[in-house]
Amino acid sequence: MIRIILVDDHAVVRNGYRRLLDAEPGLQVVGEAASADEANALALRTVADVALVDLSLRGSSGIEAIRGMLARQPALKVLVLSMHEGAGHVTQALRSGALGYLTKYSEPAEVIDGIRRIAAGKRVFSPEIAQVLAAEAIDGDGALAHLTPREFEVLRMLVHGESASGIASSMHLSPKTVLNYLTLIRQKLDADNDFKLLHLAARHGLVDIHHALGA
Amino acid sequence: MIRIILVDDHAVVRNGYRRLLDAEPGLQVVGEAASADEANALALRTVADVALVDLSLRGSSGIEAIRGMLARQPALKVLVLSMHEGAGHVTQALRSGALGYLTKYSEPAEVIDGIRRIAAGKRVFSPEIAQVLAAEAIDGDGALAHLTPREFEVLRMLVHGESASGIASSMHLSPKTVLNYLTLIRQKLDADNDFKLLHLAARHGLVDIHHALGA
DNA sequence: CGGAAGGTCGGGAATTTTTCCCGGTTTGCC
DNA sequence: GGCAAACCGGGAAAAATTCCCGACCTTCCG
Repeated sequence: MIRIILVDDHAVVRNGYRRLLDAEPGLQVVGEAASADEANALALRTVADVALVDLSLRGSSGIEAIRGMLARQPALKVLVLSMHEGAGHVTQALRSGALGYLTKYSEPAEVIDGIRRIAAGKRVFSPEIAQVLAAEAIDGDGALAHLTPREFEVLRMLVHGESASGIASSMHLSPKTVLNYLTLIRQKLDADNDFKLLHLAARHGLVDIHHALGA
Repeated sequence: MIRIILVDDHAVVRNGYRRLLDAEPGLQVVGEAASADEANALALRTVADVALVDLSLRGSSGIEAIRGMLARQPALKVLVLSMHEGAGHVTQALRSGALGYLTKYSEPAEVIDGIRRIAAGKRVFSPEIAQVLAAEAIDGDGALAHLTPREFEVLRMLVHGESASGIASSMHLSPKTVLNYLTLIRQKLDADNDFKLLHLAARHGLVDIHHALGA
């Protein structure tokens, strides 16, 4: 029996997965979380084999959820299920310990199959993601590649319009620390103004520019 | 019996809704579509009471799907279920004929309730969306409207990537004056950071976003 | 015509933000 | 263990922004 934790901030989506997975023999959902904090708390009291994680959680990022859960349950196998195909998201997720990455365009059967493979210790990727990874490999190190996970997370929230203090409280950090990260990020990305920052973030799929700014 | 059409490009999400709704007495999913084209074709051959539409479809927009379906089935009641809370999305959807707008943060029970209310001809909105609508109503003709010509021009150049000193020399002004204008602009637009500025400018068609970011 | 209202332009000082530098802790890896 | 790198935040210097001010000009209207 493969025990599964769902991490997604959309109640309806969690509900859908629970019904889908519980109906499958050998799979069982043992917990749900809607935020990184909830995921961390859940990982303390509920042991599972596989975590199905959506990257774009409401307050914070799924990256944080992954890191937190793995810190508490190192044996947990993480399968990311995200709408975002941007290279930045994928590499950050893998670097944070995720074993696989599917998009939400995947068919239910693919997801179920993916969970079984992940539980068996294998890696699983959507075709689109494989594309992205290949491009990344050819491209070399994108500008965002040598940001640390924390820096990446701060940047992600920033370009989504969060204020520094908002990021701080959301990540349980001192505002001062966030500001220091921001300085580092601007240096690493060689961005003298915020527009350039946004441009870089958009290029690497950190934010969908049309969706974020378009009418 | 309320007959429902699902329009969402995520197979897993559609699957989740189908399971959720079919399990509910009095509700029945009679069709699914993953794109605006599919939705239009579906509306030709399948009569339904309510359409549950996700705005961000892969190829085209859910707005298109709404218009197309309503053209073919004017009696169809459209309930938008989107991740996006942006004012632009909401007003566009309503203007296109949607009767209600829920976010994907809604609980399954809210969605089911919403469908029943929509089918009864009522309007349904998430609390977040109500907020957005209220803000929109108060905002009136749009924030950019009461910028002075000079302020407007400064903003336009700024979002095109110009630096403050660049704007100054280009407009034959003291850099100091430009900085003063920027302060005024940020106040008038209630933008505490540059991302919000860019967001507003883009929304009002002030700038081609790709060119603005130096692509 | 006079005068109020609003836009334009910039200086100087206060204020805030950003940067730079520091040290301590933790983590992963030879 | 020792090393490198990430993580976290304090403090002070440096830079940017805001706030407040006055001057000039045009427009509108009683």
